[in-house]
Amino acid sequence: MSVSVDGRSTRWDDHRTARRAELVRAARKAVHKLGPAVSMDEIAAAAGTSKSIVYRYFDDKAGLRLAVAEAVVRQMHDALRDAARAARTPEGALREMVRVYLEMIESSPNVYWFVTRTAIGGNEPSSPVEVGAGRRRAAEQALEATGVSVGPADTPLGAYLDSVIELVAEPFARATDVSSADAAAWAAGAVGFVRGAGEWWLGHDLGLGGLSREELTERVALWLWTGPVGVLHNPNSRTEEHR
Amino acid sequence: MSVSVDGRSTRWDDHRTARRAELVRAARKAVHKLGPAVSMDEIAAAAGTSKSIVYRYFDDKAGLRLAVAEAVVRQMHDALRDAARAARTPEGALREMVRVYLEMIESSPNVYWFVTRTAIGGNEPSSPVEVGAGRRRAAEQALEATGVSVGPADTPLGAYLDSVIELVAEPFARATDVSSADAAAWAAGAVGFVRGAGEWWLGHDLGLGGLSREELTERVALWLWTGPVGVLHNPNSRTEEHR
DNA sequence: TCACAGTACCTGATACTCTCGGTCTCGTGA
DNA sequence: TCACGAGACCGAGAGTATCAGGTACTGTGA
Repeated sequence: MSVSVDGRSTRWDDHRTARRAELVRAARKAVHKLGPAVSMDEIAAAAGTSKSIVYRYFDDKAGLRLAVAEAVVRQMHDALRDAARAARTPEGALREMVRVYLEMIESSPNVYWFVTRTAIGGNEPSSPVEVGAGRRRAAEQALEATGVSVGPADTPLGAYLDSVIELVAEPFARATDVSSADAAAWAAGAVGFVRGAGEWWLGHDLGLGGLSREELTERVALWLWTGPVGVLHNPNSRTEEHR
Repeated sequence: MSVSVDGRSTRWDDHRTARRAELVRAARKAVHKLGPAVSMDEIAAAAGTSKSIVYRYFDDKAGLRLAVAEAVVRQMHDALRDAARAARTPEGALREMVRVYLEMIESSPNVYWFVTRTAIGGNEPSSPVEVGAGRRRAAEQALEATGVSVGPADTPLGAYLDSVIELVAEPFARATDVSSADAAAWAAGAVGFVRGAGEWWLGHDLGLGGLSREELTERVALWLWTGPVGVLHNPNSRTEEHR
Protein backbone atom coordinates (compact mmCIF):
# COMPACT_ATOMS: atom_id res chain seq x y z
CA MET A 1 0.00 0.00 0.00
CA SER A 2 1.10 3.54 -0.38
CA VAL A 3 1.84 5.69 2.58
CA SER A 4 1.05 9.07 1.15
CA VAL A 5 3.02 11.81 2.75
CA ASP A 6 1.81 15.33 2.28
CA GLY A 7 4.49 16.99 0.24
CA ARG A 8 3.29 20.42 1.06
CA SER A 9 5.01 20.13 4.39
CA THR A 10 7.85 17.72 3.63
CA ARG A 11 9.14 19.73 0.74
CA TRP A 12 10.34 22.21 3.36
CA ASP A 13 12.19 19.69 5.57
CA ASP A 14 15.63 20.32 4.15
CA HIS A 15 14.93 24.00 4.05
CA ARG A 16 13.93 24.01 7.71
CA THR A 17 17.03 22.11 8.80
CA ALA A 18 19.31 24.41 6.84
CA ARG A 19 17.48 27.52 7.96
CA ARG A 20 17.65 26.51 11.58
CA ALA A 21 21.38 25.85 11.38
CA GLU A 22 21.84 29.19 9.68
CA LEU A 23 20.00 30.97 12.47
CA VAL A 24 22.14 29.23 15.08
CA ARG A 25 25.30 30.38 13.33
CA ALA A 26 23.99 33.90 13.11
CA ALA A 27 22.97 33.87 16.75
CA ARG A 28 26.39 32.66 17.78
CA LYS A 29 28.08 35.42 15.83
CA ALA A 30 25.72 37.98 17.27
CA VAL A 31 26.46 36.81 20.79
CA HIS A 32 30.18 36.86 20.11
CA LYS A 33 29.97 40.42 18.83
CA LEU A 34 27.25 41.98 20.97
CA GLY A 35 27.56 40.13 24.26
CA PRO A 36 25.68 37.46 26.16
CA ALA A 37 22.77 39.78 26.94
CA VAL A 38 21.89 40.16 23.26
CA SER A 39 18.18 40.46 22.59
CA MET A 40 16.10 38.41 20.21
CA ASP A 41 15.58 41.48 18.06
CA GLU A 42 19.34 41.92 17.81
CA ILE A 43 19.82 38.27 16.93
CA ALA A 44 17.16 38.50 14.24
CA ALA A 45 18.72 41.65 12.80
CA ALA A 46 22.14 39.99 12.80
CA ALA A 47 20.60 37.10 10.87
CA GLY A 48 19.12 39.56 8.42
CA THR A 49 15.58 38.58 9.26
CA SER A 50 12.81 39.42 11.66
CA LYS A 51 12.08 38.18 15.16
CA SER A 52 9.02 36.30 14.04
CA ILE A 53 11.19 34.14 11.81
CA VAL A 54 13.43 33.23 14.72
CA TYR A 55 10.35 32.24 16.66
CA ARG A 56 9.20 30.11 13.77
CA TYR A 57 12.20 27.84 14.22
CA PHE A 58 12.76 28.05 17.97
CA ASP A 59 10.10 27.84 20.62
CA ASP A 60 11.68 30.53 22.74
CA LYS A 61 14.97 32.10 23.65
CA ALA A 62 15.92 29.11 25.77
CA GLY A 63 15.47 26.88 22.75
CA LEU A 64 17.81 29.05 20.71
CA ARG A 65 20.25 29.15 23.58
CA LEU A 66 20.14 25.34 23.72
CA ALA A 67 20.80 25.09 19.99
CA VAL A 68 23.78 27.41 20.30
CA ALA A 69 25.05 25.37 23.23
CA GLU A 70 24.69 22.20 21.19
CA ALA A 71 26.70 23.72 18.38
CA VAL A 72 29.39 24.80 20.84
CA VAL A 73 29.40 21.38 22.46
CA ARG A 74 29.66 19.59 19.14
CA GLN A 75 32.71 21.63 18.21
CA MET A 76 34.22 21.38 21.64
CA HIS A 77 33.41 17.70 21.94
CA ASP A 78 35.60 16.94 18.96
CA ALA A 79 38.47 19.05 20.29
CA LEU A 80 38.21 17.52 23.76
CA ARG A 81 38.01 13.99 22.41
CA ASP A 82 40.95 14.52 20.07
CA ALA A 83 42.96 16.01 22.92
CA ALA A 84 42.16 13.07 25.15
CA ARG A 85 43.08 10.52 22.51
CA ALA A 86 46.36 12.21 21.69
CA ALA A 87 47.58 11.97 25.26
CA ARG A 88 49.44 8.90 26.44
CA THR A 89 48.27 8.92 30.05
CA PRO A 90 45.02 9.77 31.76
CA GLU A 91 46.71 12.70 33.44
CA GLY A 92 47.95 13.97 30.11
CA ALA A 93 44.48 13.59 28.68
CA LEU A 94 43.12 15.64 31.53
CA ARG A 95 45.69 18.36 30.99
CA GLU A 96 44.86 18.61 27.32
CA MET A 97 41.20 18.88 28.12
CA VAL A 98 41.85 21.64 30.63
CA ARG A 99 43.79 23.47 27.94
CA VAL A 100 41.00 23.17 25.40
CA TYR A 101 38.45 24.38 27.92
CA LEU A 102 40.49 27.40 29.00
CA GLU A 103 41.21 28.25 25.39
CA MET A 104 37.52 28.37 24.70
CA ILE A 105 36.88 30.58 27.69
CA GLU A 106 39.51 32.98 26.49
CA SER A 107 38.73 33.00 22.80
CA SER A 108 34.99 33.45 22.95
CA PRO A 109 33.95 34.63 26.40
CA ASN A 110 30.67 36.10 25.21
CA VAL A 111 29.47 32.81 23.82
CA TYR A 112 30.73 31.02 26.89
CA TRP A 113 28.70 33.27 29.18
CA PHE A 114 25.69 33.08 26.88
CA VAL A 115 25.67 29.34 27.19
CA THR A 116 26.67 28.97 30.83
CA ARG A 117 25.12 32.04 32.40
CA THR A 118 21.55 31.09 31.85
CA ALA A 119 19.02 33.74 31.18
CA ILE A 120 20.99 36.88 31.55
CA GLY A 121 18.59 39.53 30.41
CA GLY A 122 15.99 36.86 29.73
CA ASN A 123 12.76 35.79 31.29
CA GLU A 124 13.06 32.08 31.12
CA PRO A 125 10.30 30.08 32.75
CA SER A 126 10.09 29.81 36.47
CA SER A 127 7.42 28.83 38.90
CA PRO A 128 7.09 29.12 42.66
CA VAL A 129 8.44 26.37 44.85
CA GLU A 130 6.42 25.20 47.78
CA VAL A 131 8.69 25.10 50.77
CA GLY A 132 8.19 22.23 53.13
CA ALA A 133 7.96 19.44 50.61
CA GLY A 134 11.15 17.82 51.86
CA ARG A 135 14.65 19.02 51.37
CA ARG A 136 15.65 16.90 48.46
CA ARG A 137 12.40 17.44 46.67
CA ALA A 138 12.60 21.17 47.23
CA ALA A 139 16.11 21.26 45.85
CA GLU A 140 15.04 19.49 42.68
CA GLN A 141 12.05 21.71 42.23
CA ALA A 142 14.13 24.79 42.78
CA LEU A 143 16.46 23.70 40.04
CA GLU A 144 13.64 22.91 37.69
CA ALA A 145 11.89 26.10 38.61
CA THR A 146 14.83 28.14 37.45
CA GLY A 147 14.80 26.50 34.07
CA VAL A 148 18.29 25.43 34.92
CA SER A 149 18.59 21.73 35.35
CA VAL A 150 22.04 20.32 35.50
CA GLY A 151 20.51 16.89 35.21
CA PRO A 152 18.23 16.50 32.24
CA ALA A 153 19.91 17.55 29.05
CA ASP A 154 16.97 19.70 28.08
CA THR A 155 18.42 23.05 29.00
CA PRO A 156 21.50 24.77 27.64
CA LEU A 157 23.55 24.44 30.78
CA GLY A 158 22.48 20.87 31.41
CA ALA A 159 23.31 19.82 27.89
CA TYR A 160 26.55 21.71 27.88
CA LEU A 161 27.76 20.38 31.19
CA ASP A 162 26.61 16.80 30.70
CA SER A 163 28.48 16.49 27.42
CA VAL A 164 31.66 17.93 28.84
CA ILE A 165 31.35 15.92 32.04
CA GLU A 166 31.01 12.71 30.08
CA LEU A 167 34.27 13.35 28.30
CA VAL A 168 36.14 14.51 31.37
CA ALA A 169 35.02 11.45 33.30
CA GLU A 170 36.87 9.20 30.92
CA PRO A 171 40.47 9.76 32.15
CA PHE A 172 39.34 9.36 35.75
CA ALA A 173 37.49 6.16 34.97
CA ARG A 174 40.46 4.97 32.91
CA ALA A 175 42.88 5.62 35.76
CA THR A 176 40.73 4.23 38.53
CA ASP A 177 38.27 1.45 38.93
CA VAL A 178 35.28 3.29 40.32
CA SER A 179 31.61 3.22 39.57
CA SER A 180 30.31 5.27 36.69
CA ALA A 181 28.39 7.43 39.16
CA ASP A 182 31.58 8.23 41.02
CA ALA A 183 33.35 8.97 37.77
CA ALA A 184 30.56 11.32 36.74
CA ALA A 185 30.53 13.01 40.14
CA TRP A 186 34.25 13.54 39.97
CA ALA A 187 33.98 14.81 36.42
CA ALA A 188 31.25 17.25 37.47
CA GLY A 189 33.54 18.45 40.19
CA ALA A 190 36.46 18.63 37.80
CA VAL A 191 34.49 20.68 35.29
CA GLY A 192 33.46 22.92 38.16
CA PHE A 193 37.08 23.19 39.19
CA VAL A 194 38.18 24.33 35.75
CA ARG A 195 35.28 26.73 35.56
CA GLY A 196 35.95 28.11 39.02
CA ALA A 197 39.66 28.57 38.46
CA GLY A 198 39.21 29.83 34.89
CA GLU A 199 36.58 32.39 35.78
CA TRP A 200 38.56 33.49 38.82
CA TRP A 201 41.62 33.89 36.61
CA LEU A 202 39.74 36.07 34.15
CA GLY A 203 38.68 38.33 36.98
CA HIS A 204 41.81 38.39 39.08
CA ASP A 205 44.67 37.98 36.69
CA LEU A 206 45.84 41.56 36.57
CA GLY A 207 48.30 42.52 39.24
CA LEU A 208 48.53 39.07 40.71
CA GLY A 209 51.69 37.74 39.21
CA GLY A 210 50.09 37.39 35.83
CA LEU A 211 49.52 33.69 35.49
CA SER A 212 49.45 32.90 31.81
CA ARG A 213 46.85 30.57 30.42
CA GLU A 214 49.49 27.88 30.00
CA GLU A 215 50.62 28.30 33.59
CA LEU A 216 47.06 28.05 34.77
CA THR A 217 46.52 24.99 32.62
CA GLU A 218 49.48 23.26 34.20
CA ARG A 219 48.45 24.16 37.71
CA VAL A 220 44.83 23.24 37.29
CA ALA A 221 45.68 19.90 35.74
CA LEU A 222 48.17 19.18 38.51
CA TRP A 223 45.81 20.18 41.29
CA LEU A 224 42.97 18.22 39.76
CA TRP A 225 45.10 15.15 39.41
CA THR A 226 46.99 15.08 42.67
CA GLY A 227 45.41 17.74 44.85
CA PRO A 228 47.40 19.47 47.57
CA VAL A 229 48.96 16.13 48.38
CA GLY A 230 50.76 16.20 45.08
CA VAL A 231 52.07 19.68 45.76
CA LEU A 232 53.27 18.58 49.15
CA HIS A 233 55.10 15.51 47.99
CA ASN A 234 56.62 17.00 44.91
CA PRO A 235 56.15 20.78 44.68
CA ASN A 236 58.10 21.00 41.44
CA SER A 237 56.60 17.96 39.86
CA ARG A 238 55.66 18.50 36.26
CA THR A 239 53.89 15.35 35.23
CA GLU A 240 54.58 11.69 35.37
CA GLU A 241 54.12 11.77 31.65
CA HIS A 242 57.46 13.49 31.25
CA ARG A 243 59.46 11.15 33.33
CA MET B 1 21.73 73.47 67.46
CA SER B 2 24.51 71.66 65.65
CA VAL B 3 24.25 68.89 68.22
CA SER B 4 20.57 68.44 67.51
CA VAL B 5 21.23 68.33 63.80
CA ASP B 6 23.81 65.62 64.35
CA GLY B 7 21.42 63.80 66.59
CA ARG B 8 18.68 63.83 64.00
CA SER B 9 21.06 62.60 61.36
CA THR B 10 22.32 59.83 63.61
CA ARG B 11 18.81 58.71 64.44
CA TRP B 12 17.97 58.35 60.78
CA ASP B 13 21.25 56.59 60.09
CA ASP B 14 20.34 53.91 62.59
CA HIS B 15 16.87 53.70 61.14
CA ARG B 16 18.20 53.32 57.64
CA THR B 17 20.62 50.59 58.66
CA ALA B 18 17.95 48.71 60.53
CA ARG B 19 15.41 49.15 57.77
CA ARG B 20 17.89 47.96 55.20
CA ALA B 21 18.73 44.87 57.23
CA GLU B 22 15.03 44.19 57.68
CA LEU B 23 14.47 44.36 53.94
CA VAL B 24 17.36 41.98 53.35
CA ARG B 25 15.86 39.51 55.79
CA ALA B 26 12.47 39.79 54.13
CA ALA B 27 14.00 39.37 50.71
CA ARG B 28 15.84 36.30 51.80
CA LYS B 29 12.67 34.75 53.18
CA ALA B 30 10.79 35.61 50.02
CA VAL B 31 13.46 34.01 47.87
CA HIS B 32 13.46 30.93 50.08
CA LYS B 33 9.72 30.62 49.77
CA LEU B 34 8.98 31.81 46.24
CA GLY B 35 12.10 30.84 44.33
CA PRO B 36 15.15 32.53 42.87
CA ALA B 37 13.16 34.24 40.11
CA VAL B 38 11.14 36.25 42.63
CA SER B 39 10.21 39.74 41.47
CA MET B 40 10.86 42.99 43.26
CA ASP B 41 7.10 43.42 43.73
CA GLU B 42 6.95 40.04 45.43
CA ILE B 43 9.90 40.91 47.66
CA ALA B 44 8.29 44.20 48.61
CA ALA B 45 5.00 42.49 49.35
CA ALA B 46 6.79 39.91 51.48
CA ALA B 47 8.40 42.77 53.39
CA GLY B 48 4.97 44.31 53.88
CA THR B 49 5.81 47.41 51.92
CA SER B 50 5.91 48.75 48.40
CA LYS B 51 8.54 48.47 45.71
CA SER B 52 9.55 52.11 45.88
CA ILE B 53 10.68 51.58 49.46
CA VAL B 54 12.95 48.77 48.39
CA TYR B 55 14.41 51.10 45.78
CA ARG B 56 14.98 53.74 48.41
CA TYR B 57 17.43 51.49 50.20
CA PHE B 58 18.92 49.57 47.27
CA ASP B 59 20.00 51.02 43.97
CA ASP B 60 18.63 48.15 41.98
CA LYS B 61 17.91 44.46 42.15
CA ALA B 62 21.57 43.64 41.86
CA GLY B 63 22.21 45.73 44.96
CA LEU B 64 19.60 43.81 46.89
CA ARG B 65 20.98 40.57 45.57
CA LEU B 66 24.41 41.63 46.78
CA ALA B 67 23.06 42.45 50.21
CA VAL B 68 21.39 39.06 50.45
CA ALA B 69 24.63 37.43 49.32
CA GLU B 70 26.53 39.34 51.99
CA ALA B 71 24.11 38.16 54.65
CA VAL B 72 24.47 34.60 53.44
CA VAL B 73 28.23 34.93 53.34
CA ARG B 74 28.37 36.39 56.84
CA GLN B 75 26.43 33.49 58.24
CA MET B 76 28.31 30.95 56.18
CA HIS B 77 31.64 32.62 56.92
CA ASP B 78 31.20 31.89 60.60
CA ALA B 79 30.21 28.30 60.00
CA LEU B 80 33.08 27.76 57.56
CA ARG B 81 35.60 29.40 59.87
CA ASP B 82 34.39 27.42 62.88
CA ALA B 83 34.55 24.23 60.86
CA ALA B 84 38.06 25.00 59.73
CA ARG B 85 39.26 25.78 63.22
CA ALA B 86 37.71 22.68 64.72
CA ALA B 87 39.62 20.40 62.39
CA ARG B 88 43.06 19.20 63.32
CA THR B 89 44.47 18.92 59.81
CA PRO B 90 44.11 20.99 56.68
CA GLU B 91 42.42 18.06 55.01
CA GLY B 92 39.97 17.76 57.84
CA ALA B 93 39.31 21.47 57.65
CA LEU B 94 38.61 21.12 53.95
CA ARG B 95 36.20 18.27 54.55
CA GLU B 96 34.27 20.25 57.13
CA MET B 97 34.03 23.15 54.76
CA VAL B 98 32.74 20.91 52.00
CA ARG B 99 30.10 19.67 54.40
CA VAL B 100 29.00 23.14 55.38
CA TYR B 101 28.78 24.16 51.74
CA LEU B 102 26.75 21.13 50.69
CA GLU B 103 24.47 21.57 53.66
CA MET B 104 23.70 25.07 52.53
CA ILE B 105 22.99 23.94 49.00
CA GLU B 106 20.57 21.37 50.30
CA SER B 107 18.87 23.40 53.00
CA SER B 108 18.19 26.56 51.07
CA PRO B 109 18.54 25.89 47.37
CA ASN B 110 16.38 28.84 46.38
CA VAL B 111 18.63 31.32 48.15
CA TYR B 112 21.70 29.59 46.81
CA TRP B 113 20.48 29.95 43.26
CA PHE B 114 19.36 33.51 43.86
CA VAL B 115 22.86 34.46 44.93
CA THR B 116 24.86 32.35 42.51
CA ARG B 117 22.63 32.34 39.43
CA THR B 118 22.87 35.98 38.66
CA ALA B 119 20.03 37.72 36.98
CA ILE B 120 17.54 34.96 36.50
CA GLY B 121 14.47 36.81 35.37
CA GLY B 122 16.28 40.08 35.77
CA ASN B 123 17.61 42.72 33.45
CA GLU B 124 20.87 43.53 35.01
CA PRO B 125 23.11 45.96 33.20
CA SER B 126 24.93 44.92 30.11
CA SER B 127 26.62 46.75 27.32
CA PRO B 128 28.03 45.67 23.99
CA VAL B 129 31.56 44.38 23.85
CA GLU B 130 33.76 45.50 21.04
CA VAL B 131 35.37 42.44 19.57
CA GLY B 132 38.95 42.81 18.54
CA ALA B 133 40.23 44.70 21.57
CA GLY B 134 42.49 41.82 22.50
CA ARG B 135 41.52 38.57 24.00
CA ARG B 136 42.20 39.27 27.63
CA ARG B 137 40.63 42.67 27.51
CA ALA B 138 37.61 41.30 25.71
CA ALA B 139 37.22 38.60 28.30
CA GLU B 140 37.25 41.11 31.12
CA GLN B 141 34.80 43.35 29.38
CA ALA B 142 32.51 40.48 28.66
CA LEU B 143 32.46 39.62 32.31
CA GLU B 144 31.86 43.20 33.32
CA ALA B 145 29.26 43.58 30.61
CA THR B 146 27.24 40.79 32.09
CA GLY B 147 27.16 42.40 35.46
CA VAL B 148 28.86 39.30 36.69
CA SER B 149 32.37 39.91 37.82
CA VAL B 150 34.06 37.18 39.71
CA GLY B 151 36.84 39.59 40.46
CA PRO B 152 35.71 42.83 42.05
CA ALA B 153 33.61 42.17 45.08
CA ASP B 154 30.93 44.55 43.91
CA THR B 155 28.51 42.01 42.55
CA PRO B 156 26.66 39.23 44.36
CA LEU B 157 28.57 36.41 42.80
CA GLY B 158 31.93 38.14 43.11
CA ALA B 159 31.40 38.95 46.76
CA TYR B 160 30.01 35.56 47.52
CA LEU B 161 32.76 33.64 45.80
CA ASP B 162 35.62 35.80 46.99
CA SER B 163 34.63 35.42 50.60
CA VAL B 164 34.26 31.68 50.32
CA ILE B 165 37.42 31.36 48.28
CA GLU B 166 39.41 33.22 50.88
CA LEU B 167 38.33 30.77 53.55
CA VAL B 168 38.81 27.69 51.44
CA ALA B 169 42.29 28.82 50.43
CA GLU B 170 43.41 28.67 54.02
CA PRO B 171 43.85 24.87 54.38
CA PHE B 172 45.68 24.73 51.08
CA ALA B 173 48.00 27.56 52.05
CA ARG B 174 48.47 25.96 55.46
CA ALA B 175 49.39 22.62 53.96
CA THR B 176 51.63 23.94 51.24
CA ASP B 177 54.02 26.78 50.78
CA VAL B 178 52.69 28.42 47.67
CA SER B 179 52.04 32.00 46.70
CA SER B 180 48.78 33.59 47.75
CA ALA B 181 47.74 33.81 44.11
CA ASP B 182 48.20 30.07 43.69
CA ALA B 183 46.28 29.44 46.88
CA ALA B 184 43.45 31.64 45.67
CA ALA B 185 43.43 30.01 42.24
CA TRP B 186 43.27 26.59 43.85
CA ALA B 187 40.53 27.71 46.19
CA ALA B 188 38.55 29.12 43.28
CA GLY B 189 38.90 25.77 41.59
CA ALA B 190 37.99 23.98 44.79
CA VAL B 191 34.85 26.06 45.26
CA GLY B 192 34.01 25.33 41.65
CA PHE B 193 34.60 21.64 42.29
CA VAL B 194 32.19 21.59 45.20
CA ARG B 195 29.66 23.58 43.20
CA GLY B 196 30.03 21.35 40.16
CA ALA B 197 29.73 18.12 42.11
CA GLY B 198 27.00 19.46 44.38
CA GLU B 199 24.85 20.77 41.56
CA TRP B 200 25.42 17.62 39.56
CA TRP B 201 24.40 15.56 42.59
CA LEU B 202 21.17 17.51 43.00
CA GLY B 203 20.28 16.83 39.39
CA HIS B 204 21.46 13.26 39.02
CA ASP B 205 21.04 11.69 42.39
CA LEU B 206 17.91 9.72 41.66
CA GLY B 207 18.52 6.27 40.25
CA LEU B 208 22.28 6.52 40.40
CA GLY B 209 23.08 4.60 43.53
CA GLY B 210 21.74 7.35 45.70
CA LEU B 211 24.84 9.00 47.07
CA SER B 212 23.92 10.61 50.36
CA ARG B 213 25.13 14.06 51.16
CA GLU B 214 27.61 12.60 53.63
CA GLU B 215 28.95 10.19 51.05
CA LEU B 216 29.32 13.02 48.58
CA THR B 217 31.06 15.12 51.21
CA GLU B 218 33.60 12.38 51.85
CA ARG B 219 34.23 11.81 48.19
CA VAL B 220 34.51 15.44 47.26
CA ALA B 221 36.90 16.17 50.10
CA LEU B 222 39.00 13.14 49.19
CA TRP B 223 39.09 13.98 45.50
CA LEU B 224 39.89 17.60 46.20
CA TRP B 225 42.72 16.69 48.55
CA THR B 226 44.35 13.86 46.73
CA GLY B 227 42.79 13.74 43.28
CA PRO B 228 42.68 10.51 41.30
CA VAL B 229 46.21 9.75 42.52
CA GLY B 230 44.87 9.34 46.01
CA VAL B 231 42.17 6.98 44.80
CA LEU B 232 44.75 4.95 42.94
CA HIS B 233 47.21 4.62 45.80
CA ASN B 234 44.66 3.98 48.50
CA PRO B 235 41.12 3.47 47.23
CA ASN B 236 39.77 2.88 50.69
CA SER B 237 41.68 5.63 52.35
CA ARG B 238 39.63 7.63 54.78
CA THR B 239 41.77 10.48 55.89
CA GLU B 240 45.15 10.88 57.42
CA GLU B 241 43.37 12.58 60.24
CA HIS B 242 42.07 9.27 61.45
CA ARG B 243 45.40 7.58 61.56
C1' DT C 1 -5.25 13.28 -17.77
C1' DC C 2 -5.54 17.91 -16.63
C1' DA C 3 -7.24 22.31 -14.94
C1' DC C 4 -8.36 24.60 -10.98
C1' DA C 5 -9.72 25.60 -6.30
C1' DG C 6 -8.07 24.70 -2.00
C1' DT C 7 -4.32 23.99 1.09
C1' DA C 8 0.19 24.34 3.32
C1' DC C 9 4.32 26.59 4.03
C1' DC C 10 7.52 30.29 3.41
C1' DT C 11 8.83 35.37 4.15
C1' DG C 12 9.06 39.88 6.71
C1' DA C 13 6.94 43.89 8.72
C1' DT C 14 4.29 45.61 12.13
C1' DA C 15 1.36 46.00 15.91
C1' DC C 16 0.26 44.08 20.08
C1' DT C 17 0.30 41.99 24.99
C1' DC C 18 2.44 41.16 29.19
C1' DT C 19 5.85 41.15 32.83
C1' DC C 20 9.04 43.29 35.57
C1' DG C 21 12.85 46.48 36.77
C1' DG C 22 13.02 50.98 37.73
C1' DT C 23 11.07 55.99 38.30
C1' DC C 24 7.96 59.61 39.60
C1' DT C 25 4.27 61.94 42.07
C1' DC C 26 1.72 63.00 45.96
C1' DG C 27 -0.13 62.83 50.59
C1' DT C 28 1.07 62.06 55.47
C1' DG C 29 3.20 62.60 59.81
C1' DA C 30 7.01 63.76 62.85
C1' DT D 1 11.04 70.64 56.18
C1' DC D 2 11.99 66.10 55.21
C1' DA D 3 11.67 61.19 55.22
C1' DC D 4 8.31 57.90 54.62
C1' DG D 5 5.25 54.88 51.84
C1' DA D 6 1.56 53.89 48.32
C1' DG D 7 0.37 53.67 43.85
C1' DA D 8 0.61 55.15 39.13
C1' DC D 9 3.57 55.22 35.38
C1' DC D 10 7.32 54.17 31.83
C1' DG D 11 10.02 51.40 28.82
C1' DA D 12 12.69 47.23 27.46
C1' DG D 13 12.38 42.84 25.85
C1' DA D 14 10.21 38.13 25.45
C1' DG D 15 6.73 36.34 23.04
C1' DT D 16 2.23 36.49 20.00
C1' DA D 17 -0.94 37.68 16.26
C1' DT D 18 -2.10 39.51 11.81
C1' DC D 19 -1.40 40.59 7.11
C1' DA D 20 -0.26 40.07 2.12
C1' DG D 21 2.22 37.85 -1.49
C1' DG D 22 4.64 33.90 -3.49
C1' DT D 23 5.51 28.87 -4.50
C1' DA D 24 4.33 24.22 -4.58
C1' DC D 25 1.50 20.36 -3.35
C1' DT D 26 -3.24 17.99 -3.02
C1' DG D 27 -7.77 16.58 -4.20
C1' DT D 28 -11.68 16.73 -7.16
C1' DG D 29 -14.43 16.61 -11.13
C1' DA D 30 -14.86 16.92 -16.05
